[in-house]
Amino acid sequence: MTLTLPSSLAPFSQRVITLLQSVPYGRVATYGAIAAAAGSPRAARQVVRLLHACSDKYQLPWHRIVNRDGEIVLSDEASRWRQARLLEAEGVSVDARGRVDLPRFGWQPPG
DNA sequence: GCCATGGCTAGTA
DNA sequence: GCCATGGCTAGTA
Repeated sequence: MTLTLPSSLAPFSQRVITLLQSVPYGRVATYGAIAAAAGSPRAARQVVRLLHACSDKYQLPWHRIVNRDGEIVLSDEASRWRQARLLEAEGVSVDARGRVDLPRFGWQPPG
């Protein structure tokens, strides 16, 4: 399901989006790991921005991205609840504090 | 100026 | 709880 990304998108953003699309079903990745694999270890916030802005357009598995502690960190409660439900529907258990067990479900991007 | 981070320290218990 | 971080975009000149 190789989707050609528009060249109007900056190279870093293209790499981030491609990496996000490769996070497997039933696994999670962290903002920082995606940023690092895209070549900019401190650009985790840029991953955040892209997820926020482009999830719909590029069908990104936004729910599979958590922070470095495995926590769901969305700002509003309804979205946090939705993310937890989407993860559990894939077999990823989320505890009462909205945390995923990274050693068990974490996925490391290549590179 | 945005943004759903991350790494640090201070301040409690 | 603070604040430096970073790639990008919107909006002004």
